[in-house]
Amino acid sequence: MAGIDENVAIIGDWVPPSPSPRAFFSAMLGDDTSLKLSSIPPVENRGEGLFLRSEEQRTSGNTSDIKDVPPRGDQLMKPGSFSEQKSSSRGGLVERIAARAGFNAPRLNTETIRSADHSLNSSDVRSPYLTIPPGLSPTTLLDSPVFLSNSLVQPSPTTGKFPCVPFNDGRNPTMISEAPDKNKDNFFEDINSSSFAFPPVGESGSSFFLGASKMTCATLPPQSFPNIEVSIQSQNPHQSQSVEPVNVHSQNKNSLNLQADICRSSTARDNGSNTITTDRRVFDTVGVSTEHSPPLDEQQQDEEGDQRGSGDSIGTGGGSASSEDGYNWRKYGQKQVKGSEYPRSYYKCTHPNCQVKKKVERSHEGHITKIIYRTHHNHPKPPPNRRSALGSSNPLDMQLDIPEQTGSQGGADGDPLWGITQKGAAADWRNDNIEVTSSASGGPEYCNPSTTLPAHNGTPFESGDAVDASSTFSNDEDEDDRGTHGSVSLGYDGEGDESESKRRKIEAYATEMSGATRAIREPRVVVQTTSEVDILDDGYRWRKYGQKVVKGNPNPRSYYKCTNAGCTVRKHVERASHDLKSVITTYEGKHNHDVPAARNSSHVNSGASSNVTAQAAAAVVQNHVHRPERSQVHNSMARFERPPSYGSFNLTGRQQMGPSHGFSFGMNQPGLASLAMAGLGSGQPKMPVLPVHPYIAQQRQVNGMGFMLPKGEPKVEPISEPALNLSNSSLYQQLMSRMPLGPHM
DNA sequence: AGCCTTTGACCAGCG
DNA sequence: TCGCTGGTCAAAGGC
Repeated sequence: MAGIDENVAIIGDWVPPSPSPRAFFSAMLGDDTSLKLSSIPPVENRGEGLFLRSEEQRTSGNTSDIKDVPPRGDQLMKPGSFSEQKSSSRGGLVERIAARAGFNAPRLNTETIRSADHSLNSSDVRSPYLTIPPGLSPTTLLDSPVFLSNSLVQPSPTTGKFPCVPFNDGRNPTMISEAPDKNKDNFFEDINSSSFAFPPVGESGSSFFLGASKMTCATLPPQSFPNIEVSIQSQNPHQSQSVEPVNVHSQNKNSLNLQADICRSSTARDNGSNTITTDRRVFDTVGVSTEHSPPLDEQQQDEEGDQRGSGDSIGTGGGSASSEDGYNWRKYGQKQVKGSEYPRSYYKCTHPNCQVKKKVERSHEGHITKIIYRTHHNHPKPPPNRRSALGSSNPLDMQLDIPEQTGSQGGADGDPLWGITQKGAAADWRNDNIEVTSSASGGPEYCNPSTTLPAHNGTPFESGDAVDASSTFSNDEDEDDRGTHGSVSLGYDGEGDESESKRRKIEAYATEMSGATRAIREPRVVVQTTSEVDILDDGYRWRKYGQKVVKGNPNPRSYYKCTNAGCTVRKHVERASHDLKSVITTYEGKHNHDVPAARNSSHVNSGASSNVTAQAAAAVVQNHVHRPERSQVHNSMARFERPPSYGSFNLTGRQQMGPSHGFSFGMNQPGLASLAMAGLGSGQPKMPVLPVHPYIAQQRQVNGMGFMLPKGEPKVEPISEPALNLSNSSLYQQLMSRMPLGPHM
C-alpha cells in the first residue's frame, strides 16, 4: 500500500526482503544496462536479446547470441532462464490473451527480485519472487513489454501506468498490442512470429497450460540461476492463465538442475486443435521459500478457472473462483493484510491428503491481484463434474495431473507457516529425489504425460510413475519429519512398493472419481455417550466445518474434520433427540495418525482424555458386542451406523476435567475404521469385541481422569498384554490390532 | 446432508 | 510485556 509501487506485488510477507526488480535485472543484465531498461528502446534491445531470442538460440543453450549481456548477466540469463521461444504460430499471443481472457494489464511483480550475484549460490541467499499475473504465463510476461516495463522499472501500459497507452479495462484485446512503442511493435513481431496458439477461453486449462508451460530451459545445462519465486498475480479474473511459476530446481545451492524443466520447456501438447507450443522461461524457486509454485496446470487452470468462472462476477465474495482451477478449495479465512491493497483470502485444498494452500488477493472488483501457492497438490485434479471442480474438461487434464510432488511440500511443511522454511524448501528442491518428484509435480507435471521426464539420476521419469511417486509423498507430515523425499512413504499405508503405490493410485483416483461415494467407502463408527459435553476433545484436533439440523433430530448436528494433515477422518456430533444428554458422535474416515501433541497446557490432559475415552470406547465395544471371528467380521464389512438399541457406544460419562473430557474416541488407528466395517449396523447383531486392557477397567474408577463409566457399565475383559503404559495410540493399536481389519486397515 | 463462505475472534511469532 | 501482524479457527448461515 503506502509507499509501495502499485506495479509491484507485495509479497514481502512471503518473501524475504530482496533487491528490487531493478536491481535484479540490473545484476542480470549488467548494471549499465539495467538503467537503460527504464526506457522502451532499451527494453526492446534487451528484451529482444534476452527474452526474445529465437528459439534456436534459446534451445541451443548458447548464450553467445545474447547481445550486450555482461558475463554475469549472461550466466544468469542463459537460454531458458528468461529466454522465450517464439514459434511460428505464436502470433498475437498477448493479444489473444488479452482478447480471450480479457484481463487487465497484467502486472509483474518483482518486488523481491534480487541480484543475480554469484553469492546466490550461497545457501542462505534468499530468492526473490517474481509475481506474475495469473493471467499470464511467465513466457507471456517475459515476452511482454509489460514484463519488461514492469519488472524493469517502467510503468506498464497494462497496469495503466504506461503513459503512451490508455489504460485498458482489461478486456480490450488490443490492450497490449497497442503499445505505441515501435520497439514494442518489434517486440510483438517477434512474438507473433512465434508459434503459440491459445485455446479459447472455454477450453481446458490444460490447453492453456500447455501453451504456457513450454519452456526453453530444456536445453539449458545446469547452471546457476537466481532464485526466483514466480507466483501469480493478476488483476482480472478473466485472465486466463494462472500462475506459472517456473521452477528451476537447483541441485544444490550452487547450481540449478534444469532437467526438471526440460519437460516443461519442451512441453507441447497437442490438445485437439489447440496446440500450444510456447516456451517458457524458467525461474528458479529454489530456496526462495517453502511455497512452491503450483503445478503449471494448476496455476493455469486456476487462472483459467477464474477466467472461466465468472469473470468479474466472481467478485470478492465467494470462493468460487478459487475452486475453478480444477481443484477444490475451501476458504478458511480472509484477512486484510498490511501492505496489501486488497483482502487476502486463504484457501486450502479440500483433498484429504493435500496440504496445498493458496492465498488469493482480489481487488474489490473481484480481480485477482495475487495468488500465492504453498506446496503442490499430491493428487490429481478432481473430475470436472465434481461439485466445485470446474477444472478443465479436457481429458488431458487427468493425464497432466500428475500429482504434484509433495516432497517439496516437506520443505514447506517443515514450517507450519507459509514460506518460512526456505532452507527446507531449498533442500527439498535440491534433493535429487525430490528433484525428480518435483519435476513430476512442480515442473514436469506440466509436461506432456507421455513425456518421459528425465530424472535427476538419469533414470527416465515417467509421468505415469510420477503419480505413484507423488502418492508416496502424500503425507506432508511424514515428509516433514523425514526431511527428505526420496523414500517417503505414506503414513497410512505402510510400505510403498510399486504395487502398493499403484493400488493407492487407483484408490486415489477412485476416490476422486467417486466423491459421492465416500460415505460408502469410508467406514463409520457411531459413538454415543451420555455426557454433559460433546465429544469434541478426543485428543485429536477437529475443525468444525458445518452445522445442520438433520431430520429426526431437532438438535443441530455439528460436522468436524480432523485437522491433521492427511487425515480424512470426519465426525459429526449431535445430541440424541431422545436424550439431550446423549451425545452421538459419528466418526467416518480413515485414521492415519496419532493424537497430536498437546497444543498448550490446557490440552495437557488431552492424551489422557484420549486414553480414557479410547479405552472407554473399547470397553463399550466389548460391553455391547461380542467378538466375532476375525474372518467373520472380515467378510461382513458394512457400514456401521448406530443401531437403535445397540451397536452404539453408549457411555454415561460425567463432566470431568473440563470441556475436553467428554467421550473421546481416538481414531488414530486405521483399524478403527474396521470397527465400523466390522459388520456393525442396525441390522447386525454382532459387534466386535475389543479386548480391553485392564487399564481401561481402572479408568472406570478414575474420576479424576475425567471419565467414569456409569454404574453397570461395561465390564472390562483384560487382555493378555500386561503393559500398562498405554498411550492413546498404543491402546488403539492394541484395540485395532485386535479388530477385524479390512484389506486396508 | 454435506460442504461451503463469511467474518469476527483467537493464536502465535516477532519486534 | 505489549502491540502488531499474519494465519487460522469456528459459529452461523447459505448453497
